[in-house]
Amino acid sequence: MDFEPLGLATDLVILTVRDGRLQVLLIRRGIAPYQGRWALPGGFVRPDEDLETTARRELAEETGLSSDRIHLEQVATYGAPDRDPRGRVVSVAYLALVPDLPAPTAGSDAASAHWINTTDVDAGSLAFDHQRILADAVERARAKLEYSPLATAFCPPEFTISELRGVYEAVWGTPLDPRNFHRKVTKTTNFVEPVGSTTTRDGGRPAQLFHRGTATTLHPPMTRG
Amino acid sequence: MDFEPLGLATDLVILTVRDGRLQVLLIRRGIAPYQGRWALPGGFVRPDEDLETTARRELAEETGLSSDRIHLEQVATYGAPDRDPRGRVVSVAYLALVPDLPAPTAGSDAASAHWINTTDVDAGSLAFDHQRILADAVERARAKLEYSPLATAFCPPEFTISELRGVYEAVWGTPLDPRNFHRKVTKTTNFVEPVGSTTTRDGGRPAQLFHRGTATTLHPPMTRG
DNA sequence: ATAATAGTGTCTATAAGACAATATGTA
DNA sequence: TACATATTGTCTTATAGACACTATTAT
Repeated sequence: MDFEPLGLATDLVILTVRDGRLQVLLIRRGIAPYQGRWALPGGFVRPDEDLETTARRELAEETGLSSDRIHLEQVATYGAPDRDPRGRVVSVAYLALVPDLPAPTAGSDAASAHWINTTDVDAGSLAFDHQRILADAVERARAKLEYSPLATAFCPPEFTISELRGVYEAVWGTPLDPRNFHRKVTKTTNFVEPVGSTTTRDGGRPAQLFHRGTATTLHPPMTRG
Repeated sequence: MDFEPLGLATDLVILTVRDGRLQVLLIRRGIAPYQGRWALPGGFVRPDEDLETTARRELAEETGLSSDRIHLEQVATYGAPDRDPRGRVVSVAYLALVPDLPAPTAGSDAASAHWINTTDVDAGSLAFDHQRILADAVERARAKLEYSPLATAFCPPEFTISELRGVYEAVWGTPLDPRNFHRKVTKTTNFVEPVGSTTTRDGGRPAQLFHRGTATTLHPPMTRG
């Protein structure tokens, strides 16, 4: 079969929660097109490479995170004929959720990589159609926090209920009642499991440490304020 | 830029509810590979054609439905290197929800097209990775019925609450209490609007006719039995 | 009248959201 | 001690689900 000339790429929306804010990893483009503009990390799919393999490779290159325990999911595919001035390039967007990294952007390409508050990304400031991709991915993350235990993907392996609440507040951009949140999380079956130890790293009374439970969907779901 | 040889296609999961069952439109393949096997309708994206444009074109070819009011949404993209024996073909899957058609498969290619109960599609009976695509699309439809008014996409422009309930029961594969369902639908804001007239086409006491309301998400959501 | 479906009312258990009160650490 | 955060409890309101009951047509 002969095919039309076409490029296939993946773009990554890598989200984390730092300083109580939802942040995204962006790259300052060094070359045209859109030179000097912020863009999502991404690259072309190699021959014989699966789409998710490409995404994981790029995630490792940008963040140094090569673990397959990092949450990565496909969001959507963008293929408007004129979305890339270099030619027809179709991009499969992936969403990655990573914990607050002790060594941020430890990867190779990382000289130009920065964590940016998602609320600070102005309309029209990103290259290509990346503004739209970012918006779709953030909305996906917001929705999944309701009915999946995905918020734990932003946390270290052991976390307190307060820290988990901080994730929800950052992603949803809304304050939550600490007391109702605590009761709800601990009553939702298999959302979190107590580790048995406590920490005072958040100040105040020592808080129990939890790790992620076995649930894949939350019953009942968490509700957005 | 030069690109690796690569094909870009869209595949369609066209769902309807007929005879109280969730059915999918499948094509009997006339040529290799997978000659004689059932497959999802689909085809290659033309140069300068947007992905959704391709999907709508194929939807019209297979069903005769060219209206842009037909619900069509992207599900996911499948790109395993060996998913097509003819070479590297990446497929963007779309989900279409259509009402029970008075003239089924009125399109051109339609000689080999048939509505099949989704529950009758046996493991391994579909070409390529279409079994997986179908499963993903059906799960998407099931999930969206909970928090969106999408069930109305399976109904004619004017429908009764019973008919709407039949959609939920067919897609979810579970019976629902007619009385609680009625109250819930009519109390959910802007889910449905009464037309003002009634029909006896379902037998028994005349039922009010409704059309779809303005809501895009349901508050509160419908709950799966 | 009888059958069939439409639609309303009522009751109970569960969950959401507001917020008081208590617990246990650090400065 | 004062302060900060954790955790439990209580109350009100809303919703889910079960199910009795009434309403309106066709035959």
